[in-house]
Amino acid sequence: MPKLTRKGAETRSRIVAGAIAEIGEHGVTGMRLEDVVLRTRTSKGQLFHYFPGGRDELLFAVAEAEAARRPDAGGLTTWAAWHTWRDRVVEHYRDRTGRRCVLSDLAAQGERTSPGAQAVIARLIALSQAGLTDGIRHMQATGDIDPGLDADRAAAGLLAGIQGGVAVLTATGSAAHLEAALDLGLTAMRAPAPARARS
Amino acid sequence: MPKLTRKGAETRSRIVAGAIAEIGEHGVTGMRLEDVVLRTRTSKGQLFHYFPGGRDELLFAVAEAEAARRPDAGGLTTWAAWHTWRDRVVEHYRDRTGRRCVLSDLAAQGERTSPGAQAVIARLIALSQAGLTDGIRHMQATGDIDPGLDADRAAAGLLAGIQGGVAVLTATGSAAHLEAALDLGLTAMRAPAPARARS
DNA sequence: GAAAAAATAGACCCGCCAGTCCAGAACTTG
DNA sequence: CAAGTTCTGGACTGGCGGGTCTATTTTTTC
Repeated sequence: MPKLTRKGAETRSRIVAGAIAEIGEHGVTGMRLEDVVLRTRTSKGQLFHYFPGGRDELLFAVAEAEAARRPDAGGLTTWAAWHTWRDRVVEHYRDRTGRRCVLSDLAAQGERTSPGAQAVIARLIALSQAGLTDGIRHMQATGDIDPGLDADRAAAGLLAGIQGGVAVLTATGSAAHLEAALDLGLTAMRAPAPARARS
Repeated sequence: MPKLTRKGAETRSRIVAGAIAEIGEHGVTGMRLEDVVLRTRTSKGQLFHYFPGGRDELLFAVAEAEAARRPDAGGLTTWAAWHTWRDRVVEHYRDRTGRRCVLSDLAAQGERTSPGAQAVIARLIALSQAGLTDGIRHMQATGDIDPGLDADRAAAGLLAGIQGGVAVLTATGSAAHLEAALDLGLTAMRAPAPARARS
């Protein structure tokens, strides 16, 4: 792995940005390296210079960059914060022709990806989820949420809802499912007793 | 479109079954027509004979067949029914090396697919959702669920959770998110007031 | 300012796989 | 059984796009 000069680093991030844009327009499957190269006025040589692992490595870089850009799930310490967060998530994906959740796409891609890829995906999921879990725990400490609720589990359910909602959104163009999932999750969090089902 | 003889119809459905199996093992993206042909001891000629639209047409046939096979969401008129349904959904996807949700995959595929494909996907979603909505309405009539809850919305949220949960499951192998999403949804349905957020 | 390292360029290769084509076998029908 | 229709087989193609290779230019470093 060669050292990166300032110029190199800039080119590298330009490529990532271009890839994000391409994915936004054509989806993960539809993204072609050639187009990324064209759009960023770089070359195949550069792309493979900065991402020796090729397509997959670029994809992971994209996923990481996107995860960082996702509406911040920090400071979810009041119901008001949760609701503005909800609105921002919806807004983040809706209306944007071309804003897509790379994580969703990657996840749905399934096992096609290499074994190491699964680890990366799992890490991204955990990352996205951590902020939610923290928020729930905090609200439990302040008594706003029933302490009987399993914070990790609730956060996981919320995340699943987002993933599915975004998938439906990209497939059909309607954000209704995303909103519904979010609201359903928030309603559950407000409920007094989790009423643990079984298993 | 030529007429189908009994033999022809049988071959056709054999191909669909083979495609489902292949998708189960390798995902939608990983399914190759060649493998389907090999597995079903048919030939490219037959495949394109029965599915002139090629890959896409086959995929839609698969999605329709799978939708019919999904755990029946009928008769969800008691909490007990809901919970066994929950368990069956989880069981349906977990542990099965190779049971995958074609709908999830297709949905996540996004706009790559043709415009007509979106209509098919939307229809499949509505189909999967209808049983849930009916169940909720019924429970509202019997007073088991707060009538203030928007049945359609709740069903949509539930479905989104399933989609996302299955996506995470196929990506990481863990059914935790699927279970969590389902439980979160059921908890919300049990809650007294929907506490309609806004927007 | 010379050697080393990194950045850039783009032509080329090659495997993959959806889709084509045509020849022939097996039904169906009158 | 003969003509028409449907079914079957599998070789072949076409292009798409990921990945390789090497040559040239620019930047760093001493």
